[in-house]
Amino acid sequence: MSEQSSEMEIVHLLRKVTVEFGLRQAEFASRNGMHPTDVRALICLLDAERAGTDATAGWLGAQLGLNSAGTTAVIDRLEGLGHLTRTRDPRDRRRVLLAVDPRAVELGWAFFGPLIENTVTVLRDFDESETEAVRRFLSAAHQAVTAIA
Amino acid sequence: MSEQSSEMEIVHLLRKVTVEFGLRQAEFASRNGMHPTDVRALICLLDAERAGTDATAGWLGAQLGLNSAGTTAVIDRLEGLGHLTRTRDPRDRRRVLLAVDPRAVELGWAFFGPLIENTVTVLRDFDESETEAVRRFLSAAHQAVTAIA
DNA sequence: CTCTATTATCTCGCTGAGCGAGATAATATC
DNA sequence: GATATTATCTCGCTCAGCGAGATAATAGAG
Repeated sequence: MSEQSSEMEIVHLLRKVTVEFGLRQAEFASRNGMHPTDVRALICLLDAERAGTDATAGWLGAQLGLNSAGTTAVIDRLEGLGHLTRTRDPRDRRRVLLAVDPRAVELGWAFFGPLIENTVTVLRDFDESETEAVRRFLSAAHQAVTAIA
Repeated sequence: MSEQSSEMEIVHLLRKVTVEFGLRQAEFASRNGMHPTDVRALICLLDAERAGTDATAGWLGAQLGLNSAGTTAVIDRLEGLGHLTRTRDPRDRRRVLLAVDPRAVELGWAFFGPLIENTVTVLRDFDESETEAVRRFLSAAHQAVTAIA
């Protein structure tokens, strides 16, 4: 029963990280008067910003797996807290572009910063082939996890 | 702006995996008439079983970050779907022990099996030092993510 | 061995996240 | 210019999860 392949052990480890990370997200959310979905929304928006893609309401809803009504509600909440700004897209005035307020980013760093820095510090002690192995593994995992959709 | 350290790239990759995994969980949940929390509950219970620890209602609630009322509701739902069995602990009859039904495990494998097998397959091509690097990284990440609690 | 304190779970009533259906407004097509 | 399509929002509803408190079993003090 406790006979586990080394590979499965790693898969379980990865899953534990994802589960635990979800709990921290929820904690961060409730501490700042938000809900887990709101935090995930902010993460998606920051990813979009980093990637240079326009973040519209509909796009966000698709990312979060919400319908349009739910998406509007998330955006209303985040806008109400001042974490977000709505702007009508001048090129296509049906669309609403979303921009994260810098304060929201700071809030996130205050909570997740230590976690991120810890992780980065660990990686500094890895040699090139080791970081490369981690990157390869995570890329594969990411691909595997998106492939079922 | 697109100047990113190699370490941060890996952190973002890990985060993307966790976010994406959360979406798959939600998808699996709704496909089987459940909610994300129910799926997370099953995962926790299977972990407990694997570790050989008793899974009580209160323990589960703590794992999920729910209060007792919410915990009872989750258990009621899962029991109603036949994914779970309640048993009064004979040693301490205040406690309720939870056991996952084998059918629920099969259901999970049908959905997540391909994902897991893909990931395991990737790892088979890694040599010992590489798997060791992945394990070390994930352990560190797990520790970092639990440390903020 | 009873009385009280503690622990584990459950019940009740309520708030609000997210859904379905449909309204509104801007753009695209013919 | 009439119609179809796309993007977002509004309304009413369901149900997950919360707070407060009930219930039942165990532990401890006298």
